[in-house]
Amino acid sequence: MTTTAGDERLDAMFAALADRTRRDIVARLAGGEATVTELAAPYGMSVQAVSQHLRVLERCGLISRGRHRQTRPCRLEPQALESALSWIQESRRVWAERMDGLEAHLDRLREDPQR
Amino acid sequence: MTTTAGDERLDAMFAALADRTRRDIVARLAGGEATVTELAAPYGMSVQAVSQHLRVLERCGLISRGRHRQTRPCRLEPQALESALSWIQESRRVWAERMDGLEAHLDRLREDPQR
DNA sequence: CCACTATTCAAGTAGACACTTTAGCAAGTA
DNA sequence: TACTTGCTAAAGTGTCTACTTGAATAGTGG
Repeated sequence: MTTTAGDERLDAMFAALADRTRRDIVARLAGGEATVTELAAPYGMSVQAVSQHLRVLERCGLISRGRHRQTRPCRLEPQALESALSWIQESRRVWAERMDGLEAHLDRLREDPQR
Repeated sequence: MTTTAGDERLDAMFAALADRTRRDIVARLAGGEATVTELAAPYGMSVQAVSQHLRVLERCGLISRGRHRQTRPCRLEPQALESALSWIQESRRVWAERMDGLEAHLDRLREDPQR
């Protein structure tokens, strides 16, 4: 099996979401734009650390950043979440489909025990 | 902000999904149960490595394992995916809600430029 | 019993990651 | 001009992670 671009994208996406500070930042950005300093305020860590978290989020496409005066406002790019979402939904779909098949098979057995 | 149990659960879940081998294993298990050896076959890595991946998946509740002869068959527990799914959907919901609010606001501006 | 198969345990290693501190740069303010 | 603010770059540190190899455990079949 070869590595596809989608694999790397999902690697980065899920890895980004695996950190609670980054998830919290994403959740807050869902409510509106914010600057690095604003985002850093609630956490007991340096602004630089938050800046690094933002770089991770930007690298996987979850946020984008503009320029306004001396600030770099961050905004959420929610369509980036779709890749993660659809991976999960696809796995669920395959599983559900198989379960339907099994159930149908059991139903058939119930109605016609010969087979 | 304090650490909640949900945080740790999501940490583990997203971290588990951040590895393509583990995602591939999950996808394959969606199609049906499999043993460690069967799961390890396609990858260019030791069976022990795959066994460790399975331990990660088991720890975050994504798979469970039984016993059958000398094998430990793995099966997917798809309801574990719900926590990740609903976190993503919630972020999307908040964002969409805000966009609706903004749009309604702009509509109001368009109709009544005084405000 | 022995040999074989399936799996896990344990220890080691190279690299990634989440921070830190120090330093530097760009833009606004006095 | 100098000072401050907002942010990033770079380097260091402790911890985690994805593997490896070698050894141990446990069930199966001759």
